[in-house]
Amino acid sequence: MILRQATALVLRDFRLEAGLSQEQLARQSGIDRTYISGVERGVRNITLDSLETIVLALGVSQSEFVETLHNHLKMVKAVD
Amino acid sequence: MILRQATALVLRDFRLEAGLSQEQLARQSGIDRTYISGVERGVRNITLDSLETIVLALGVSQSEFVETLHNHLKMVKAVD
DNA sequence: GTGTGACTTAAAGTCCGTC
DNA sequence: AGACGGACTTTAAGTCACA
Repeated sequence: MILRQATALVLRDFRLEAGLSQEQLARQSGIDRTYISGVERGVRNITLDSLETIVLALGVSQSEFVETLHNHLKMVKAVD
Repeated sequence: MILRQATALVLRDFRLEAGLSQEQLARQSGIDRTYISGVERGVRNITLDSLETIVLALGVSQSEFVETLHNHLKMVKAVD
């Protein structure tokens, strides 16, 4: 599932860019650290609402997040 | 949940553009018609995997879908 | 500071139908 | 053709101990 994998990568990138640990993001989002870990590794099939919660906790606008996701998906497309 | 609502609108737009009924899309995607109905109305909190399945069944690339989603989210942002 | 397996309980997703 | 409901099955949400 490429959408899931792309989302995982983008979420991790934004988190690191924000200088946050999974633990800090967990506190700010109210979502368990181990769940965030699973999402970033692409092993959890997250819902849109949970995704939105995490994105907002990262201090990123939904628009910005989706734009970055789009850039990643374009690259994947260019590879195959 | 704005991500959910934006997704709902974009999905419906793409389906109508493709000239498909919810029932036809349900058959092509293997996802229940009542569920697709709920997603398009924004009352269902879909997972990324299911979303990907529906998008692909619409004959739309993930990249294109996410790009359109981004455009909708930008507009929402401009309004508030 | 993160990955992972195992677990419970909420909710995703299906299938039947009616309006 | 699509909204909506009820009962059902499967899986995501959410948490823990431990590596």
